[in-house]
Amino acid sequence: MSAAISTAYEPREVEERWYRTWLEQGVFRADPASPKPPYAIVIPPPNVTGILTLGHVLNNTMQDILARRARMLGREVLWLPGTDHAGIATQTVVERQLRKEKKTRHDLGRDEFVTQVWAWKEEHGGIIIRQLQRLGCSCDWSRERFTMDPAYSREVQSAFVELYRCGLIYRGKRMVNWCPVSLTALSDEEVIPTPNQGTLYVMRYEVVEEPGVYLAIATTRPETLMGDTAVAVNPKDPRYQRLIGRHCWRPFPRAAIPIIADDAIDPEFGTGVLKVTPAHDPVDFEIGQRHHLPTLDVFSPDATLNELAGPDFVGLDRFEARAKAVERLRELGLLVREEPYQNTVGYSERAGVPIEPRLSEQWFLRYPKVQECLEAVASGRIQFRPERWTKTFEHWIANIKDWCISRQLWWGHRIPVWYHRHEPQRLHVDVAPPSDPENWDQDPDVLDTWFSSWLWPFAAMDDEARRRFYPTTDLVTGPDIIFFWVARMIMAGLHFQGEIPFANVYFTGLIRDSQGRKMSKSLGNSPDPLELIAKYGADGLRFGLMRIAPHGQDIRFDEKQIEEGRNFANKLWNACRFRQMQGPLTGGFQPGQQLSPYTARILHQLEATVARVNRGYAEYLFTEVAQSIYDFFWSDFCDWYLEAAKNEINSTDPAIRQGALAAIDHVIGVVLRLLHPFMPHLTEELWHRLGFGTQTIQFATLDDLAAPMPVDPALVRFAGQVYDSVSIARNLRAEHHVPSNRKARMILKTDVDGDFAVLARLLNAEPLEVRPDYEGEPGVPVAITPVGQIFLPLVGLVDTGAERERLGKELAKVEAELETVHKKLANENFVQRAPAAVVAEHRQRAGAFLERLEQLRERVAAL
RNA sequence: GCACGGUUAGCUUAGCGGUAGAGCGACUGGUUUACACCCAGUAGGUCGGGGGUUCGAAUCCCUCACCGUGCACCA
Repeated sequence: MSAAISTAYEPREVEERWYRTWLEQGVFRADPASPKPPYAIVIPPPNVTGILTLGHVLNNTMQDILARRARMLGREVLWLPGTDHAGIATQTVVERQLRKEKKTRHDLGRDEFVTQVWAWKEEHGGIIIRQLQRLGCSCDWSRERFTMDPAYSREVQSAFVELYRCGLIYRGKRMVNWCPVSLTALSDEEVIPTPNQGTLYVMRYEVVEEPGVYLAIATTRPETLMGDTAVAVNPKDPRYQRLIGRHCWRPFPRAAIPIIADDAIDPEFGTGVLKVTPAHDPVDFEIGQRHHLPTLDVFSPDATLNELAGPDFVGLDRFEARAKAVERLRELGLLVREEPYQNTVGYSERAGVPIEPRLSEQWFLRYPKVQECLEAVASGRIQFRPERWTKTFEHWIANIKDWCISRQLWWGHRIPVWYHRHEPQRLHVDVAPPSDPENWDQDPDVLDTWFSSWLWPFAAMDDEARRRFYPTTDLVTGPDIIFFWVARMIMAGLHFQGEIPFANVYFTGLIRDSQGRKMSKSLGNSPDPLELIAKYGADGLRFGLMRIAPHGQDIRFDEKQIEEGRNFANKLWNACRFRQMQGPLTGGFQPGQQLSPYTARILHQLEATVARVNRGYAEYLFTEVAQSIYDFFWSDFCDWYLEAAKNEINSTDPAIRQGALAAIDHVIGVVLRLLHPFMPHLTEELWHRLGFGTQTIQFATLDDLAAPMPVDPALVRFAGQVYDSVSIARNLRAEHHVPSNRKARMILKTDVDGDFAVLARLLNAEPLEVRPDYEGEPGVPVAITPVGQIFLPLVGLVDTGAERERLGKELAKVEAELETVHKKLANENFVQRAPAAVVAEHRQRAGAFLERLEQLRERVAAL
């Protein structure tokens, strides 16, 4: 027998010890040479600047469950980990640090700045990797990748070159989303539309040809009026038709600008007149293109106004300029009115400020394999879970626009394009720099971080792994990056590998706080997972979270639920501790072993649980799996079976004792294996302590989970009747204030021929007299149960009135239930149309109710 | 405006066509030799409103309301 187990489970030491052991033994390593069928999953690489959030805990726990389950099912598992260089996020972190020293990245220069980011990454990056390890993640850390590793960078650059050569990547001057804080272009996906309470200003421009006649124009952005190069109306708008082709005065800088007609103008909105600022609004830009209007960019890259805005505005921030423009309009008598106005403004995802539409030269990608990508998901070759996300996905694909992939940052993959110094038309586009670098300038921009992430499922693998493990099996991620990442990975996989990158995508829910709000740094409502691990253990956190993470549904987080996970770990610990106190494992049932009804029942319930668990895994219903095991183990096994089995365990007959212990061993052995993916450390510890094996439980087979011997349904039924009777009679005791620990004399009147020692034990009845002919005595409380009438004779505590009342209440209840069933059976439609089995079940119930009713009436009469 | 989710006991939720179930919380009783991170018991629900289909609806259909998410519009 191994060392004694302490009374409360203390996870910390166990978890750290086992994780260390697993690493030492290399059990997470994927062997491409293995003959086992492969299973692969790539981690959604967290930002290298990141620290673990509950969201990470949720999706990495799910991945770990899938990986560990696959190992137990005999697959060669590759769970490939890594981190993402996270262009803007990481650059911002280091710039913030520089700001404390009153420096900007320009003070350092590009090379020095990038060196500093690398230094920062070496020192602080990858914290999240250690945190994932603390959570128990079984990644193959020997293959950890970073998206800026040299090998990975080469993949990114050759992807660019290849797409450029296919003609899918092009450079163009376009209206892009510009972040005035990060000073870079952003993709549409990085812009968050945010409701904004602003003001709609109505101003008026005087018509040049008709002094004294004014056009009223509504705008939310008066600070851009200096860039107006036209005013537009709808050609069908009768109010303004006669003015089309004339001009009006832009007040400052004062200039005559044409009044044009364009279908894009909605006559219903505002005054039906639009000021056209082609340099600062995408719609205006298009109008400008159509009408060949000049483009007047009055903003600097940081969204302060430039000299074109006029001397009064130069250098002002866009919001200061807005106030000043309004003031100026008012002075000039050109401001008609202001009204509060709610609109939606695009904010930069990273910097949190309104983006500025800006005309600039950028690199764009026309997505490859769009149709194939759509079909892969629509056909189910890639299966989304929950399936409803396919619709969201299809909608995005249908409206797909070219992807702006260049970023004006320093941290990232430099665009592999060189411009010839003397022949501006000549480009060198290649992974390798030109052989005469002195004649070339490399494009200063870097690629969007997602342009590297979209290659992750294959680019993170070496050739050998790729041959063996690509395409991968499952992907677990959040639906918030379905466009950023999932859709693009499918296209990249199809284009570069000719094969989908994964077969299943599981979209997790979002974790919210107890008030349903998103977790966010600013609200301070995101608990630190490491503190939760310290308090409840990694296994407790994992299990608690899994039990409340419904299928792709948002999760309301409450620490209580993690506490329950910890409690369950403790329950498992103590049940095993109890078993260990009974001596070493039995090694299974003896040939010809007689099963008690209770043992038959628990084996039967275990089988049902295994079936539920298998079904749950097949459908990725993690909550269902966790809940099934929880219910079975805590309720069926601990509360009922172990208590009932104590009679057998304490039996003087070694065969009886042996039988119960064999059943316990079987149940615990199965439960530990079923539970291992959820609670890896604890199950491993108990597996070894109890002596189920000397090898890690991670590779324990799942082939022998079935009941080791056939089970007689009659025994199962009898045990169920005893348990039901126990509940009813315990209630009787409680109602009569007999403390549960007090041994009480009880009388069982029954025709059933059976052993009632377990009934006596569970009722704490001592003695339990079995008297088939007992007729009761006036005032003796009684419970009508499936195995007979149970009397509770109370010395000196007989209150006939109270007992009559209690029985009366129960009588009423049973009568009501009987009536419901009778009504149904009296309905000819029901009897004829309902399935025969349902009708039969109702008849049976009616019979049972009737019998109980008669017994109750008899008891009332006897009072 | 369009689409997709959600609305079940005080809280978190399961059930998705045949007697509404769990955990937490509340209340009562318990030092029953595995566990107080526990055990036993009790109370608490017209399953968001309305309509329909069906012998039968929390469950299917329609409709409304509210909450959430995505997309579009946003002068």
